[in-house]
Amino acid sequence: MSKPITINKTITIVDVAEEANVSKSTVSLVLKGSPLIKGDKAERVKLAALKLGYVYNRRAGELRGNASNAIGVIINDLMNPFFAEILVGIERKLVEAGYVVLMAHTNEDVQLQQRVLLSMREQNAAGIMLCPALNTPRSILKTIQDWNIPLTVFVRNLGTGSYDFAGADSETGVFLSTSHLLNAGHTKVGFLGGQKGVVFTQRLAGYKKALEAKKIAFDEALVINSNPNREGGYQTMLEILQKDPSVKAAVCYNDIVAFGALSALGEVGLKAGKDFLLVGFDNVLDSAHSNPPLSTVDIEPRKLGEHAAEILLQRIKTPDVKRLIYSAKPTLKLRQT
Amino acid sequence: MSKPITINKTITIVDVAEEANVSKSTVSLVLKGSPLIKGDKAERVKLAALKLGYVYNRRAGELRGNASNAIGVIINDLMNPFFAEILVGIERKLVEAGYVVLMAHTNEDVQLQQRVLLSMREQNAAGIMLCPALNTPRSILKTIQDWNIPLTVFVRNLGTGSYDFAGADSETGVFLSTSHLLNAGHTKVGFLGGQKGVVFTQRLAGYKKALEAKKIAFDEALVINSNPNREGGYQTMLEILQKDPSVKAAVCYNDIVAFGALSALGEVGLKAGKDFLLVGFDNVLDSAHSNPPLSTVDIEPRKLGEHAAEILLQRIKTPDVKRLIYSAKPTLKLRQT
DNA sequence: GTAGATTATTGGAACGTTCCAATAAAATTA
DNA sequence: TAATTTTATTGGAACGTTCCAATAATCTAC
Repeated sequence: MSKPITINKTITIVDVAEEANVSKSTVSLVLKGSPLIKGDKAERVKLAALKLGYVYNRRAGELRGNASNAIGVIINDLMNPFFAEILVGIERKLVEAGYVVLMAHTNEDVQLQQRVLLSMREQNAAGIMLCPALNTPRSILKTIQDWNIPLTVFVRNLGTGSYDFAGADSETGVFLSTSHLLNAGHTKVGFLGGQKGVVFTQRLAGYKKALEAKKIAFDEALVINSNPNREGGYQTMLEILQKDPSVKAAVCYNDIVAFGALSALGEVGLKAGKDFLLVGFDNVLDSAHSNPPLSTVDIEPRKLGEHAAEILLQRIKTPDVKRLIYSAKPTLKLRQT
Repeated sequence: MSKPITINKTITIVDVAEEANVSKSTVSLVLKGSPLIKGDKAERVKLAALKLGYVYNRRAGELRGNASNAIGVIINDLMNPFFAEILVGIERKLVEAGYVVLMAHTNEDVQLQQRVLLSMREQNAAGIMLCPALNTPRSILKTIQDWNIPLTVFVRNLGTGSYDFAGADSETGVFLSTSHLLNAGHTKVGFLGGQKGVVFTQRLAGYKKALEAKKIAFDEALVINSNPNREGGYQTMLEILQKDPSVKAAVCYNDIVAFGALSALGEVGLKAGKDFLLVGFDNVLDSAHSNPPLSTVDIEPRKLGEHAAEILLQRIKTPDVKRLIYSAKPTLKLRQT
């Protein structure tokens, strides 16, 4: 009549040892898959563990000296599908390799970034993947390295340093897209969206380079800054249209900006691809299904994430290997805009 | 001339104790902010800790008996901005409360989900937030509860059970959107995208209910299944247009499907909002800036995530509180489609 | 059949914290 | 001042693992 009393004792390696009539050391060995303990006994131990419902206590193992299997991933803007795609790529590779992802979202807040970094250190992270928030001081990288935690920076390069990095050749990418528009006969090409930051600088450089190659003077008025999101794209397009109606082509800071620009075009009754040429950047999944499908510069975001993760894994495995870099080679993906 | 030799000894609580001339117990107390140790001595300890660069070893603390501060969050499809937005909401609340997020992406893979769940148990997660992958067996919930890990399920309700849940009243939501189209005079309203699943069932129910209220017979041919993404929306719109050109309005399974449908409309030269009425679901951030801006059912995804996180926190704090539920109240957000 | 080499198994210390019980110090009372 | 209560401080055990050194068992070779 009385309820079964469940003494909720966590069962440990020594309980298993008892059950299997071996020492705890033996159990540890077997559970780690050591070849030292062979067939017969090993089987017995595994069975006992199963029977008792043993679950490995990672904290204890780590305390004794084992490395952690958690990797910190710090991202700024998940609302941007570009980063979401990268995160998915990173996550996939990491769990595939037996790690677990400590994810943090900083929203470009340097303070917050600092806090989560500290917290990841406390968690004893086996590595950190960081996409630095805007205005992150370079010194942060040194700090992390002093902590002795393997680090991979992605997307946003933080000046020259000796840290591993995965990103894209933004300059060439925008050079490609701008040249494409120039070749189509446009002499006034806008540069829409984005703001100060390493990546912005690189993309603008590509834009200027393309202009230069065609001996067209750079016109400050054609580049319009904004937040790198839809709203920004929408506003900048409206602005350039009003500023100079003879502009009939533009490159965008990224696909999301381009989507916003597309909306603005639709609203004022212009047909993208016919009345106005537009090229994005990133080749986010959605860009194939926007309205109309967006021409863009493809840097394969998902693959970028996977490569970034691989770099970190490599670094963890062989800490002394020389600097690791992945730079996505941009290609032009022409669709309907 | 010789490099300074850095004996990389991790400095512990006892090192700090030594430096401050107190016992390790005292240090522990001070560092935890206990009121037991007052002004003078406490200050000395803090200083010593700072000077030596002490960093808390969470594993050790947890091993001794403290609760973990990691919470597992399991998501299926980060490529869907709806879930990305929810994740951001969850993450924010959780780190605000001093937790750290163990994120896993399952891609609707039940096997994988099982694996990450196990892994989170090993990590000794203080709680789990789960959006169950399609076809997740109900038994999984029981299992997690047997593990004694607080659990909050979100978005996808898994039948009746006694677990905490945060989601939206999908039925009412679609009832609202369908009724809106019906009231506008359309008698043939499509239901585009989505597939079998709890949420789908609920939304379809809302659709049928609205039909019924207007005494319009349900027509199987008007509901077209697809993956709940842009591609699916694109295809289903094309299909319904071709199947019955007299259909001039549709509700979509969600915003992403609606975006795809929008592209299809654009492609065949129909103007959404004029030639064809379309209503989405979720009110994803982007829906305000699609081309044209999408009318949709607003369930405030970000807030949903925050509420879900709050439920889990509540449950952790007071494990015996009765079942906690958050159900977002849907409202119609009319824009241009 | 025994010494020596090889292989399999195990006890115990250690990781860095927290918490309890015990002690030391200070404050209060008689 | 001694006895008592209250407050501050501390040593030591414990958490569950791993790894080393040590022991036990088995095998080889003579």
